[in-house]
Amino acid sequence: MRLATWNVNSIRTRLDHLARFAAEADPDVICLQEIKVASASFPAEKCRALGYPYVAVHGEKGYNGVAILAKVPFDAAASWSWWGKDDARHLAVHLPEAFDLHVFYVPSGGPKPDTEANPKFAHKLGFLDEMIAWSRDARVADRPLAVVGDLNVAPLETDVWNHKQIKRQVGHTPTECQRMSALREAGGYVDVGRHFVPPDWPLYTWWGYRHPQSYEKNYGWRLDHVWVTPPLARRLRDHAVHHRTRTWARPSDHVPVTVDLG
DNA sequence: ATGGCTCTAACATAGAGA
Repeated sequence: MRLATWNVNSIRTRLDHLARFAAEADPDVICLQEIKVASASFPAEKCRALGYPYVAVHGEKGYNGVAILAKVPFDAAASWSWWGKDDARHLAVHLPEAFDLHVFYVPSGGPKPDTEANPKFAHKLGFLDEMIAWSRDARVADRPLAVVGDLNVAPLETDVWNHKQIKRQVGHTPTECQRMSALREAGGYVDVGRHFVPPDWPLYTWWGYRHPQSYEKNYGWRLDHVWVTPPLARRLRDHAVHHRTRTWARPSDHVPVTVDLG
């Protein structure tokens, strides 16, 4: 089966891109982040028309929001509050191929990596700490499970285009990178991107809008991740970053990542 | 030090992204 994750930055603006990506990559399951729409207004019928009859949505008007589209039925869609906030940043389902799938949209963290001056950074660190505690306390490492989505941290030096410059910026600071290591250890997760691409190779999934021609200059960051526990890692077959979507007209700043499981 | 640019809500700009 092929699993995809994509921060689309508004599902309504990106429906044509979703259709093209679905046709070209043909994933069995697509996890979306930043749908920016309330659950009741999610274009579920249009997604069904693309070949994904099974749709789960945790949306919110204007901000955040996650969704799962699947060709096969799943059970027990669930989501819960993280760091005491009702943001729509998490959604979980159980897939018939016998693993739990958790989609996350981790808070971006605001402009300054300072928990005193910037409450959004405190929110981000608190959110990551809860993911660490949950991964440990729920003993996720003992069963087949995937954590995917926009984790909003580029954990390795080769996950950003200029480590020396970016290590002072939110998304790549030492404290965030340390939490990503702690999270990986807490769940025993395999970082699938780095399972297939050696850690000394650059690997990016996001090119910002604000820098002119950031994609053409390859000013990228790896913010989008697929992590799997050891019982599921045995099934890993392939991985791809679909960077061409960033060249399409009016693109999301993030590109899709797909993982193939045997 | 600030703003690049894009999107939403809702009508002119302000907030959020990272």
